[in-house]
Amino acid sequence: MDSKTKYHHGDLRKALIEAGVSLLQEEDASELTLRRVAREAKVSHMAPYRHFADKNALLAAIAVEGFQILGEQIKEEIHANRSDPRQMIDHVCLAYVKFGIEHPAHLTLMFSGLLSTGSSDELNLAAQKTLSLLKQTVKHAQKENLLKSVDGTQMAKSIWSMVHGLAMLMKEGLLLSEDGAQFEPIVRQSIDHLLNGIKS
Amino acid sequence: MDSKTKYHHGDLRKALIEAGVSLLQEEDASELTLRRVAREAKVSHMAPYRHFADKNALLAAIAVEGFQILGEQIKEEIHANRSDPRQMIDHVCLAYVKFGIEHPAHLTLMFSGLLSTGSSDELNLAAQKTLSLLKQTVKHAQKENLLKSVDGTQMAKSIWSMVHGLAMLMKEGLLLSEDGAQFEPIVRQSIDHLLNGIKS
DNA sequence: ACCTGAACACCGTTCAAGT
DNA sequence: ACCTGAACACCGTTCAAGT
Repeated sequence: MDSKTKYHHGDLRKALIEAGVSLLQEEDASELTLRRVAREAKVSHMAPYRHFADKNALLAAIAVEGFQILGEQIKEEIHANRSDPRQMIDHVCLAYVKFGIEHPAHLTLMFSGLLSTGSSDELNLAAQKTLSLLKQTVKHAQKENLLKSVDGTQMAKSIWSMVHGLAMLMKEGLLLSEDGAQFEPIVRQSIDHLLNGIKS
Repeated sequence: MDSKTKYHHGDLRKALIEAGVSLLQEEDASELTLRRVAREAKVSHMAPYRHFADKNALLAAIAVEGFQILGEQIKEEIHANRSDPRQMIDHVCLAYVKFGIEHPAHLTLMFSGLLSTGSSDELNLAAQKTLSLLKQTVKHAQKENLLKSVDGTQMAKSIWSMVHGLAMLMKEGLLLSEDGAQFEPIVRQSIDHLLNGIKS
């Protein structure tokens, strides 16, 4: 249809990202191979280089997509819970953990060192944008007098660390000892502990 | 000297683990190659197979070493703070985060999916042993009436998630915005928030 | 412009030998 | 027992062509 479809694809870039994610869902990250991604997208093993500088650039693109997806989910919860700052915090945190469970490959890539080594400005920007939504949530709760009015930055770091730890450990299946266990109660209780304290 | 040193090494297994860790300190995990490890240990590229079934087994051995080191550090803090359960929690958590900062390669490997995929019984056992020390710390604090007496398992999960998130994000350099920033105050404050609450 | 195929240096792993 | 070297199928990446 499209004149861009003269060759195999209209949007090979997107197809390659999807193929990469699809491979990561089935196998270990060490199994993800640029050549296999190309095969999965029915394209020669050199075609990806038209869209990505190297293998790392493809991985970074997947990570960027992850931050975008996570950002969307968080935004939804922010808007859906404007009236209740406590519920807003709960649902934003639940969305973060849920994202990790539903997109483990993305989460792994998002925090696998590609960030700190600063391989891509686009990745750093995407990360920063998404994480600022967490800060925004904390600020909103402070404005509504839900949280103590001191040290908002530190509070955001504590909440982020808590929810990030929950997401990482959940993703690895290390927090759900029983088989039918759900993640929501553990997350809710952890947030509750963080807000109300667990000291006697 | 030793009759075992007839060939190149008295303890090639240990030398290979050290070589692997050394490579991981300098470069990305994707750069770690069984052949390079062998080269680093001044040994042919096939020698490692006498000690490890495959590349994954070497990585698992490094992860096991990580759990052992972390376990030692936590044990030290448990014993050094027997008299004050609150200080015990603080110092155990600080030790966890400090471990991640000092041994980022180990931490990455320890929670990189080798666990849940259950590649090695030895690894699972090492992880379980180390993590039981965290539970032990929480139980001790409960016995001393520092923590609420309900739901000790959930409390342990919350504390573990918090400290694990701190360690992972610290390791990635995502929590220390300023250059000269120290990790201790952030960890102490986060633990304080978790114990005392951050609700107004 | 976008895709392909041959080529190069490298990898993990197997196999058959060497001491 | 422990180590080595050749060999195989695979990788990431470069280069020179094809349409």
